[in-house]
Order: sequence, then structure tokens, then C-alpha cells
Amino acid sequence: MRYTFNEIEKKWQKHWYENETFRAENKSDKPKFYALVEFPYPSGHGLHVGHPRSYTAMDIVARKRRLDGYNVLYPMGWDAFGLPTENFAIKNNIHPAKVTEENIANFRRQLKSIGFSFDWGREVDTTDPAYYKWTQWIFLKLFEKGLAYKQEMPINWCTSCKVGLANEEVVNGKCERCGGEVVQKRKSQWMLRITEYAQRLIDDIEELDFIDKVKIQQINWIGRSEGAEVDFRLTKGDKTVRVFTTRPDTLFGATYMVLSPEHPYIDELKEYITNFEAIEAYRREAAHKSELERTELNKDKSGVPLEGVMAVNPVNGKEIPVWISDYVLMTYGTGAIMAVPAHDTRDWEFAKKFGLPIIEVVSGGEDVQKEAYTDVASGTMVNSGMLDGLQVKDAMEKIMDYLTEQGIGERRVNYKLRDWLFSRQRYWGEPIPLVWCDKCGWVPVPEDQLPLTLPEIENFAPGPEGESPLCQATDWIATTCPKCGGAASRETDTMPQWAGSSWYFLRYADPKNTDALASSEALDYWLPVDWYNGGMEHTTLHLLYSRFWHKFLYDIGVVKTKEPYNKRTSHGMILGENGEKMSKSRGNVVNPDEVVENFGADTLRTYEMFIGAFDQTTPWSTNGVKGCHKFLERVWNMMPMLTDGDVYSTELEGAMHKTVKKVTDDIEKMKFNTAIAALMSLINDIYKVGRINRAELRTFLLLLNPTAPHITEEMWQLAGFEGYLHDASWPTFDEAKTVDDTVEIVLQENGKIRGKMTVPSGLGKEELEKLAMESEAAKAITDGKQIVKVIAVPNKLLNIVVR
RNA sequence: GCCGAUGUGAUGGAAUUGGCAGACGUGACGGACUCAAAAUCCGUUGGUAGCGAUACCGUGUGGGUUCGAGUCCCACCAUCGGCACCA
Repeated sequence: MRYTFNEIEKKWQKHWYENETFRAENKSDKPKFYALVEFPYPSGHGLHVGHPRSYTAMDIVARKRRLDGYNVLYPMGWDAFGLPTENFAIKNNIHPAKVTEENIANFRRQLKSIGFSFDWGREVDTTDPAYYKWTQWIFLKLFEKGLAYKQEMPINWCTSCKVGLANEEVVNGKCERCGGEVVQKRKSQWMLRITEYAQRLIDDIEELDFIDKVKIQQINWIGRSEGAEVDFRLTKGDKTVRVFTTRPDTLFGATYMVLSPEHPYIDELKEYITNFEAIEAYRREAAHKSELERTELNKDKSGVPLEGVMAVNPVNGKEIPVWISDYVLMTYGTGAIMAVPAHDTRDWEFAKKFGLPIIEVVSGGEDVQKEAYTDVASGTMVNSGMLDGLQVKDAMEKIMDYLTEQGIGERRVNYKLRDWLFSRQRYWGEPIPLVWCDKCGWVPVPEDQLPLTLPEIENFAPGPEGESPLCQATDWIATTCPKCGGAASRETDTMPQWAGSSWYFLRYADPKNTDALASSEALDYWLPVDWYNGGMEHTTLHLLYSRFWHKFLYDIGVVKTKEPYNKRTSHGMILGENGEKMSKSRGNVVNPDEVVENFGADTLRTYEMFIGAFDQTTPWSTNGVKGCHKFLERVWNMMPMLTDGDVYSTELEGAMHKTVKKVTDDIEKMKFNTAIAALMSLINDIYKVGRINRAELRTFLLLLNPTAPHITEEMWQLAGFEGYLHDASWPTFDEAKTVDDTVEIVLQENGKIRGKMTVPSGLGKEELEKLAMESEAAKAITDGKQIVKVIAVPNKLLNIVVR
């Protein structure tokens, strides 16, 4: 009988869908398990072969958990707001909602053809007003608690198209669409105070079961650093400039000060600055550079001194020059630094270039005129007045106490993490549900008027000054103030795509609820997510944003867990066959539809799991796909070898127990490639034996089922096993039967292999040494030599060290 | 530049976490079946020398620790992910 995968797969997909086999219940006697994958952005290109890598992995976990007796929730949805759809809509003048609908339909069809065990009754769509009603609701709660505020922030502005651009649309400082010049333009925008949660986001990650690299990257991204803020008086005007420093101990070595080009005081000091034109010119130049370019360490330092204004070092009264330079960012710390060139590499380079003095205040390094000495662990203070003779650590404490006493500074913890820029001047996003009233200020749209839906407009492109496209909807904008009833206007900015994806996993618990984002019973039952798999590239944005929102929802009593996800793992990317990133322009895109059509969903799934280590990037290989298809054909062709037998045969018993153990362990560790390799080895053994009995086939099908669910379900039925495979239980193994009676050990001379011998397994060190030393091979090693030492490793080796 | 990873046969990768490097798959070569080809099945396959037993070399590069290093430490090189408006 031929392996007609197309028919078999359609048959079972239909069966599962019609019988709602994978429907999750919000109440059950079984323990719950919530498996989550990142919902896709339904792009016009259709599913990428990268998507099924993550989805198959969690499908395997979900299917295995069901066989283990869990009530499993494994949902799917659409993160459908976003730029590409909007740009496509602008270009072709189609409503983005229409584009989105078509793309979703295509994605849904593709995902269904691969046989994932999603609960299709719980689909969510971030662009559905019934969904974004609650995204808006969460925003209003944030606003109510003072966590949303407006601030001037720079956007990328194309001087030629007159459009605000996403970072991605800026290529080498030019507009991706027209090649026009891109500059930084300041605009008042909505921000969310994620920094309020910085410490909790660090503290609470500790106890979570996240892979280490995710934890480390999040912690580094939040970037906590301890130090002090210090006030420097200026010789002109009545302002003091506050700087943040992690090295207050080096305060006596501050030989100049640097302000960010965007620092607001510069304008206020205009009347005192004698070279204001040069300053202006430099600021214009800085507006052309991205932060990435500005902070590159190896780039040539640039800057301009503020002539006519000096700063006064508060600890020794010395006047020091004030510069502006683009390596100081307005977005970190206070936007101003004290420069200590002797003990900071970037300051050192700047001082060298502009001939500024370098004064050593920590001794212990080389000549500071030749190189900055940055070690904090050792060193003694010099040239530092009251700090002289102290160790760095003690000097740090003393100076901070002094600054606080004198009222010229204070201890301060700073985070690299910045508040979340939440405004977009775009159409295809959730409208921000606020109204501006000249009398009352920003007023929330009343809850009973949510969702505030997107207005219908003619043209989805942004306005001439970079305003949101929603500006065209004048009827929609004009409204009354919910507070005073006077004339008022709606906010026209929309939310970023990250908004909808920051809470979608909550909606899955109760996706059709109209009274709340989900019922508290459903949330209490399903949360937290037990296992969340996704891409490394989402570590510092999506994953952090959603943890922040979840913590906020915890604070206002919506959810009962502090953290949304218990466990986080990540998958590697799939590259094109040539080892490059898949892209249309490179012509190396693999369409999953073709793989399903030509080889079957089970082959696609098996291959994507066999391709390599799950968390590693790997290239696609058509021959590899064929190899996996061949494996499934060998599985199929076991049917004629089937014999009776309720227990494992003696020939295969050991191999069966070992494979059950291996596959069970490997799935938990996401080592799917070696789990499949173990099944391939087992089938090689079965072919050697030439037959398989019913007990062995039953176990084999169960082990392969999570990976290749269609073929295994079909063979289960063909073999006449009871019920459906998906209702059966995961096989168990007997540890004792996974161990062979004898083992081959290696005999080494000074670590080099000299021979092998077979010994009973489980021998202790002494027994092994005694037995092995009597062997011919051991005698050949020791003959005529002096034995220095013998190292015995049970079940492994015996190493004889001789001289 | 900063943060996080990775580097093993012709090739995708494996290695119980310091103990036989190369499991499993692909490719290649040989054989069986066939009029023939495909498919299938069985075998061989890191390099060098040797008929052979075997010996030596071999996990990006250079050092180190250890009885023993793909695995640990130091330095370097290369590649990849992220860097806040792509998702």
C-alpha cells in the first residue's frame, strides 16, 4: 500500500477540526497546560518556513502534554496592525482592513494544512474592534495611573516625502522610498513609563524559567547602574547643570563638561554664547545621525565648545570648559556629563583630540596621558583633596555622602531602559482614546464609548507636516469634551503594533468576552503561560513590553500572577539553501505550501525538527526534506512487517526502552533533532530484525505522533488499535531495561587510546581497575614502565599514567 | 561601538556536560533487484601512510589548566541576532 500523504493528511485535519479534538476547556479535572507561540504578523508574502519551526516545536510539546493527561491550551491569532500592510494599502489604495483580511485567510489556510493542534475556536485578531477595545481600555488605565504622558521626541523625517519614517525605512541616512535626506524632527508624542517598572522587571526575572541568554539580554537592556547626580554651576545665567556619573569618585578629575546637542539649556544660554552659529551648525549635523552612529566608540569624536560659558566643579571650584558633542545622548541620564578623561575611554579620546587637560585622580594604572585607566576594583585616589589616599570604593561612598550633605548632588540609580514611545503617526493602528479639551486638558474617552474605531478616510498617507493620516477625518476629530461638554478634538496618533501583542495571551483565555478583556475565572485558570517559545529578536522589546503590561495589570488587580510567562525558550532562524537570509530579492525563499504539496505536512514538520539544534540558525536543505520523507515512508512500510505480540520482543526490548527514554527526555529539552535521530535508529533496528510486533508498533506510533501526527493516527487506525491515537497515553519505560549488561571500556596510556575491552556494566572503580589491569592490553601498556597513577571511570575507561 | 550567540568530515549536525570525536540524515562510492532506469534493500565513507594489524594527524587561530579538552581559562579572528518607529 502506498503512503498517500495528501489524502491521509486532509482526512485527519478534517477529523480534528470537525470534532474539535484540540478544544481547550476552561474547566477540567485534568491539570492545565498553556503552550504559547508568538502569533504571526500576517504579511502579504504568506507563511515563511521559519514560522512552522516554532509552531511545530510547541505543537509537539502540546500534543505530548495531552498524551500525558493535561488539559492543554494551544492557541493562534493574528498580530495584524502594522507598517507593511499600511504601505501596501497606500500604494494600491486598498483599505488595510481588506488587505489584512485576505492575508489572515491565507495564513489560516496555510497553518491548517500543516496540522497544528491549535484550538481554532480561540483565534484573536488585534485589528478587530472587539479586541482593540481592550487594548484601548488598558491604555486608559495606564493614563489614569499616570503612566502615559506626552513628551517631545525626535522622529525620522524625510525632507523630500515629508513623512515620518520608521527606523527600518531609513537606509544609510536616506529615505528608503525616495532616497531623500532624513533628519531628526521633534514631535510631541505619547510615552509609557516602563522605567517605573525597571527594577521589578529585573528582580522578578530571577525566579522565572527563561533560558539564560534571554535573562541576560533583558537585564543588560534594562541596564541598571548606580552612581550619583551632581550639580555644576555655570559662570553665566542662573542655571546649574545636572550630570549623571557612575564614577563620582573621580569628580576631582573632571576637566570639562559635555552637553548633548539637544540639551534644552543651550538655547537658554544663547545670549552668553559667543559662537552660537557654530553651535547651531553642529546641532544640525547631529540631527542627521542616528544614535547608533553617534555612540560608535571607534568613530572620530566631534564637538564644539560653548564659548563664553564655563562650568564650575563643585568640589574644588575650578572653572572648566563646556562642550557639546553627539556622543552624549539626551535620552540617557540627564543629557549632560562631567568628563574625566584620565578614567574614561571616550572622554580620553575626546580630550586627546581637542587638547583638553587629563588629570589623574586614581593611581595604579599606566600613564594616563597614554591611556585611560578605568579599573574600579583597584586604585588609590590622588589629586583629589579630601579623597586622597582612599580606595576607589571608599572614595565613592565618601563623595556621595559629601554631595548629599552639601546639597549639590545625590545618589542615583539610572537605567539604560527608556520610556516606551507609544505614538505613531500612522493609520493602521489602534486610535489612542483621548480627547484634548482646551479647558480640561487630555480627557479619556469614557469606557462605555470603547472601542473608539478607526475613521474611514480617503488617503492612508500621513499629512504634509508628518501628522497622522487620521488628521483628514475632521468630523471624527471634532467632538465634545467628556468632562465639561465643551468643544474638543480627538488625538490623531495611533498606537504602535506592540500594543496589541502586549496582552494577546490573556485574550486567548476568554476570547469572546464583551464585558472584560477576559473573565477573571478564565484568567485565574489559565495564567501564567506555562511555556512560551519565540524568537531571540523579540527578547528586549515584545517580551519586555508584555511583562511590563502584565505587571501593570497585576497592580490594578486584573491578573493574579506577577509574571505572564513561566518558561521562555527560543528557536533559531531558518536561512535559504545558500546560507543567506531568505528574501524575494535573493530568490531563495522556500514556500511551505510546496513542501506540503510535494512531501506532506508530516515531512515538513519532521524536517523542520530534524534540521539542526532547535535554538540555532540553520540553512534549508531540499535533500534533507527528502531524507525525512524517506524516513516516513520507512515508517509506513513497517505495516507489512507487523506481527502479533502484547509485549516487546527480546530482540527489540532494550532498544524500545532506550528510545522511549530518549524521546521523552529530548522533547522536554527541545532536542527534537536527536529525538528523531533516535527514532531513525530504532527503525534501522526494526528493519534489521525484519518484523515489528503490535506492542512495539504501538509505542513507536505514540513516540512519533507529536512530530508526525497524521501518518501515526492513520497507521494506528490501520493496525486496529483501540480508539484514536490522540486519546491514548504516552508510553513509559523501565530504567533498568535501558542499560545493557556489558559495556565496552577504553584502555588509555597517558590519555591515548591503546585498546578496548568488554566488561560487565556497573562495575565500581576498584573492580574495574582490578579486572582491566589483568588484561593483555593493560600489560602491553605497563610492560617495562613505571605506573604513576591509574584513573578508572566506571562504564567508560581506564587510563594508565606511566613513565 | 555596546549587549547576546555561534564556529566540528564534502554537507546539515551529534557527543551522557571534562572521558572512544563524527550518532542520525544528506551526498558520494560499491553491491542486490531490474531488459534498463527510477524506487527500494544491503554495505563502505574524517585525513595521511600501509596489503594489513596498526600508527600519526584532526573540532576557527594562538597559548594555558588537566592523567585526559570539541567541552574549562586567557587572547585573537570570522559569522549571525538585537540596539528602542520592521515584526
